Amino acid sequence: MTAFGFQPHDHTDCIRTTLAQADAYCAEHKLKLTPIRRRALEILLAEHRALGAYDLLAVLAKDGLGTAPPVAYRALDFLTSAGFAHKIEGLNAYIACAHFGADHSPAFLICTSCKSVAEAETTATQGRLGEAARAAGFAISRTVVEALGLCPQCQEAPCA
Amino acid sequence: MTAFGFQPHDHTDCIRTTLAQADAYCAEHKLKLTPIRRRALEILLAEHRALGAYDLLAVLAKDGLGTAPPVAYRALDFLTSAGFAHKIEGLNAYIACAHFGADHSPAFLICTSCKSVAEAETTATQGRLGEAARAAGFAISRTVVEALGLCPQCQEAPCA
DNA sequence: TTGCTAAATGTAATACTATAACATATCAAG
DNA sequence: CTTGATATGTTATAGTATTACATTTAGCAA
Ligand SMILES: [Zn+2]
Ligand SMILES: [Zn+2]
Ligand SMILES: [Zn+2]
Ligand SMILES: [Zn+2]
Repeated sequence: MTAFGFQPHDHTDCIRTTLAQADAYCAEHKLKLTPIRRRALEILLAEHRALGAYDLLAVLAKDGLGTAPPVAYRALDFLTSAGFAHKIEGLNAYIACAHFGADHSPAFLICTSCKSVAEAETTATQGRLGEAARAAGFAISRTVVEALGLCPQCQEAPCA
Repeated sequence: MTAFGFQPHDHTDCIRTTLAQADAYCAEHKLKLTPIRRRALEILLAEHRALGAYDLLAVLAKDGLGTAPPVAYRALDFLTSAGFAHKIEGLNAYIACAHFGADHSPAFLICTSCKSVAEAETTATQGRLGEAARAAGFAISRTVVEALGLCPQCQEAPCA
């Protein structure tokens, strides 16, 4: 339930260890973390912020890894299917997963001022949504839980 | 916390009373429920299902109320601002509010089989998301809470 | 090795969602 | 009536995502 991302941390390490975990996970599950996919994950990991598909594509293009939209969307499909990234529905944007490997129902805290995004872990069947679903006899398969607001830094900042 | 919408009910009445409530609310708050806006609300109310902006526009166009995208988006802006409708972020679609008048943080149960949508009331500061936000020092202004899954009917149906 | 198959990539075209910009019309004060 | 604010009409464009099909690559069996 910790919402990483608003606290400063060793981000270079953050990227490297996550990529290593992704390599290991793919080896174990017979998934192929191809150059395009790996680079896409690396790009997303470079910030605790959501990137649009076309933002991602622009970086991939600079690296000579492809220029047409499907290049980005295919990489994002792979990363989200594998659980390495999530889509932020409220922003039409994508972010690397901060709780790697766990089969989880992510919840996001999105700062509307500085655009940083923190991911908190929840479980689909807990909380208000789970209650409502049980009461209605609804079987949840996936949840979208996002909060828009101000992160701690931006609450203090006069205007920045 | 009841998730209306999966149960059968007198829908003609459902539409009529909600429109009357909207009329009253607008009169009281000096908002103008113009013909386009009122018809847009009526169209959304006609189903417990989310409609895309262009779906709405198609119906408005048939009624001679406008053909260009801004017509639909302006009506939707008004309806969502007034609290008469909500956007379902996960579907890029819009639905009439089922808990009229209340200043609430809606949560949606979306059936991926029959496309019906039920709205449950929650409050932004309760539940898992609220906990996570408090722990992170995050100030919530708006929440997006959506569950994808199967409604009671579609769980039973063999394949339909 | 060769040939087969499935997965991944390259590329063009198109569909879907949403907003910007500006002209015109309507309406409620003053 | 004049004026300013709100609402509408209309064109163009921006932003997001998928379809379709050709080509290449990787994995595997004969
Ligand atoms: Zn995650
Ligand atoms: Zn911030
Ligand atoms: Zn109804
Ligand atoms: Zn259903």
